[in-house]
Amino acid sequence: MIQKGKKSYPAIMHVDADAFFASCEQALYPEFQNRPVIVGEDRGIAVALSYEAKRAGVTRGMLIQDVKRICPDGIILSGDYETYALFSKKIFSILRRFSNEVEQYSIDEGFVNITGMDKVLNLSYNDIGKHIRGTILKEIGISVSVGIGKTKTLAKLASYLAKPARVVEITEANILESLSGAKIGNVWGIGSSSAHYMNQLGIYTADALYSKNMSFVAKHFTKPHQEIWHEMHGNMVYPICIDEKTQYASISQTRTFGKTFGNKALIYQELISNLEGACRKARKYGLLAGKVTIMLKRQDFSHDVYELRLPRPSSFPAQIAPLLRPLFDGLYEKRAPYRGTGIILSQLQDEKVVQLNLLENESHFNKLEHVYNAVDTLLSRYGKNTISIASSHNAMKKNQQTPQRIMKLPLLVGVCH
DNA sequence: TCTGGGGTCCTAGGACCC
DNA sequence: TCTGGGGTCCTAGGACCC
Repeated sequence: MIQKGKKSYPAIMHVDADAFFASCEQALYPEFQNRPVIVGEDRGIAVALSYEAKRAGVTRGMLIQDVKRICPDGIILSGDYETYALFSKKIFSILRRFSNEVEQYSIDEGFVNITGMDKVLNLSYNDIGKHIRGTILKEIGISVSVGIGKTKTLAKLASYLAKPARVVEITEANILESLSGAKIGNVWGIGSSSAHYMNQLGIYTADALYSKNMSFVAKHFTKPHQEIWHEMHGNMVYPICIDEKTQYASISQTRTFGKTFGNKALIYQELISNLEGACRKARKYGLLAGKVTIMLKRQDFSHDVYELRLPRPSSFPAQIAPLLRPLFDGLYEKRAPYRGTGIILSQLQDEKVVQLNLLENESHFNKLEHVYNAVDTLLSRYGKNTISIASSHNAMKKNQQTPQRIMKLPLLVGVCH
């Protein structure tokens, strides 16, 4: 049926939780409210901060030891990510009450297409934002910031301007004024490198980019920044993606030592320890890697990488490690010392699909599978540090409170060497 | 924001082929 | 063996995000 009266403008809403992890802790433990809460003890750095902690001078990424010095009365917590995921679920179930078109962009951010809801609810978009913000705050105790605009880019910029705890709508009428409040590097998709480039073109704030004409944009920018310019002008380039992400494209585990050193054997053990962690996650999701990348982080914060295509997809460290060794040797000699290592598994495939193609060597595969099923059971029962293949069982364990027995599996050692 | 960890996507350029 | 031109595939690495 055709509605009479004014037409609805397209409207995208971006909902962004304020200091999400810290807010979850404060919602869960009322005694933490109005106090500086810092999440990240498990990682050694401040991952999330309550506004009280920010006010005390703590910044994101700050080392926990510095946090303790700067903010002695801060409540420092390890991340409880399962609980945060539950809060996240609740936020998104509230959003889905208002619209079918909800994109879960990250654990604490979502886009909602609210086009036409102004007519249905007889409320302005701004009031709808306030209503949703109030609903989330009332039902689960989490404060969110809400941005509204014609595209995802504008909505995201609006929620940035709305932080903390407000609702901002960018309209045709206020767009220049709104965009002048954001530095160019705060635009979604423009990082420090592009911000630097744009500064050299005389573009310092978001409204300056908006004001450039299309021929300027075509001349100086490549596709991603041209798309941002179009989005700023209200032309939707990035659609709302309501499909749930089901599979990983890559799984990685990286770790920094804390200080640099050049002990080759220890660094190799660290690398293999990362391999075990990444493989374990892959097995948990029923995935096999077609490609493995090893990464050595150097002192100057650059890194050396080397990719290896596996002869057959695998998620078993005992199968992969022997192939990695010569690559590591070749890579290592070049530019030690290093400050960390990493493993990236990619070209991930469903293990059920792959197994059908592995009939030639089924018995070996099955043997390894049985072994690692047992490994995974032990790991989930007794904790991460209880078992490892021989090459990594001396690797440094971070935050290891109590000495743990390392169980060596003779079979794995045998396969590996 | 001088640097922790886990991700995704894009692109320039080399290898290879016709 | 050299020379054009053009297409595709792949890799290394950059850039960006939370």
